[in-house]
Amino acid sequence: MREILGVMKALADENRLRIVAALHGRELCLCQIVELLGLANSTVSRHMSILYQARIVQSRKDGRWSYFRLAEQDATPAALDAVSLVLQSLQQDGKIRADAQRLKQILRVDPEILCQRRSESPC
Amino acid sequence: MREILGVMKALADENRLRIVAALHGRELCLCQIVELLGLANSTVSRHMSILYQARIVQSRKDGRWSYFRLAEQDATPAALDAVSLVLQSLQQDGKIRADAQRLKQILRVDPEILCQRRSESPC
DNA sequence: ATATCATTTCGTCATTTCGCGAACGGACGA
DNA sequence: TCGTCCGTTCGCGAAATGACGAAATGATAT
Repeated sequence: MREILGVMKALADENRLRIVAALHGRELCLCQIVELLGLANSTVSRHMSILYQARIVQSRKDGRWSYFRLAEQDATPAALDAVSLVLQSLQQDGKIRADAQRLKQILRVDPEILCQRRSESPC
Repeated sequence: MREILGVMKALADENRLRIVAALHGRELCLCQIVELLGLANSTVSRHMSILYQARIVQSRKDGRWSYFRLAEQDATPAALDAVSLVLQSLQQDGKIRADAQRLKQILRVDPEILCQRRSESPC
């Protein structure tokens, strides 16, 4: 019960669904997700923690950066099924499509520069 | 987005998961669910409304009684998949097993008597 | 060693959600 | 018609959730 409930709660938030969709087939660092969603980095960090505790994402640290990706071998079956269901449902969603476009732009920028730019010019 | 988000939110509550599990392969009236969960009928009615709006359950009125069952032809694919995922995950859950046992007792009682008993003796 | 940078944690606030009882509405039966 | 009954809706208080900024943490570079 606790397991499936945690998974469902983790996926019962619009911003976390956007994060899951953005991580589909990709690995992103926190500042990239922050840039995509336009939320405070503390907020995004909290979202990632919730997704992590539900075994939906894995994290990896490289120096100062934390990279996140969808869990695969480490995920529970419930989490895997829920994620693929979500991904399928969001395939044609407008907001998710817009995120994908915007993500292309973000990925063109070196993360190093991306993070610094954030503190300089709060677009 | 709205659709899948509604489904996930509807299933991100322990009592609603218990309701979904109880409705597996069965049709129940509100007072039976009230008896099973031990919550106020207004609260259960609210839960059913949330599940209904997410297209997870269907409802049917027969006289004074409202009967609920898991949606099938009327459900969206996302809702169907989510429900089967939840049912599978809860198959071996202790609390759900206990509910199933208790439900057997409840189903032995005529609903007519069950509802009346509620107002007489608040166990 | 110190400064800087990306991330996490903490404290706080606004909003949402969940629970209940009371009031309301529709349906049955006397 | 009137009372009773099941269910829904409304209004409220308590608890959970999501957002932010500030402070703390951990790692890198000067």
